[in-house]
Amino acid sequence: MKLPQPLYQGTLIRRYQRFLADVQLDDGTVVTAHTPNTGSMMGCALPGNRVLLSVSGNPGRKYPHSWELVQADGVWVGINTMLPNLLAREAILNGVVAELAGYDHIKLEVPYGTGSRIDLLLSGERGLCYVETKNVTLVRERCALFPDAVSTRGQKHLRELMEMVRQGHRAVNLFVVQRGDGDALSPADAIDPAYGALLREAAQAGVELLAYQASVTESEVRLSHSVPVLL
DNA sequence: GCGGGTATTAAGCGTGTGTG
DNA sequence: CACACACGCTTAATACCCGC
Repeated sequence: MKLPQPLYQGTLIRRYQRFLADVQLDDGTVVTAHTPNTGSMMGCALPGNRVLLSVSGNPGRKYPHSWELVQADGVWVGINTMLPNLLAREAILNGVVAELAGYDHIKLEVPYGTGSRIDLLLSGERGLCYVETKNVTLVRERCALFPDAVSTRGQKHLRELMEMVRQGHRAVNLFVVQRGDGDALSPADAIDPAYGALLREAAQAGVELLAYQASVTESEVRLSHSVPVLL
């Protein structure tokens, strides 16, 4: 997916209130930008990091700037949590995700379970395939880690995926690594051991675990290739 | 019965999307 | 076209429990 253009480069001053960040643009002006990521963004929200902001044309927005990318460990990292769903759909349609090829329809944000919504629902002669996407921004020693904070919500999603398997459907947890330097993905047991345990349980129960690495540049983010999930 | 500590629950942030 | 809600985590507030 092409990123909105133009992007404005600057330096992160601070992130706060989980939706907001103050950034000093390279022309010296300081702006408050919307942060489309509710996660902890461990290692990606350090003051002094280089960031790229887009500007929305929506006149109703309080803060027109949106934080899109951050430079961490020498690579660009996509922090927009709305992107993984779209990246996944684009990659599936383009045949990049071999495991999810062969379906006729892709729908986004379909209600299911108890008050939840599945990120992608694939349907066709193969039946139904429930795909939950997870945005991954944390990489250590070339291994992508998820989650980067304790998350009960992620556990809920895993339980619901397991339920879909019980009902006879395919269920997939797709980790979207929005940076180019992760060679594999593992649950971050040091951060949330309960999630890691449940992830292994889900895999045993038949929930398919996929991880795809994105190539992230200043103009485009797209899924490029599969990386192994190490449990 | 009271105080202190822990555990659970709820509010809230700004935007995008869906609904009325 | 206006409104309500989901997103997912942080922080605060409330409820609860235990010991004294």
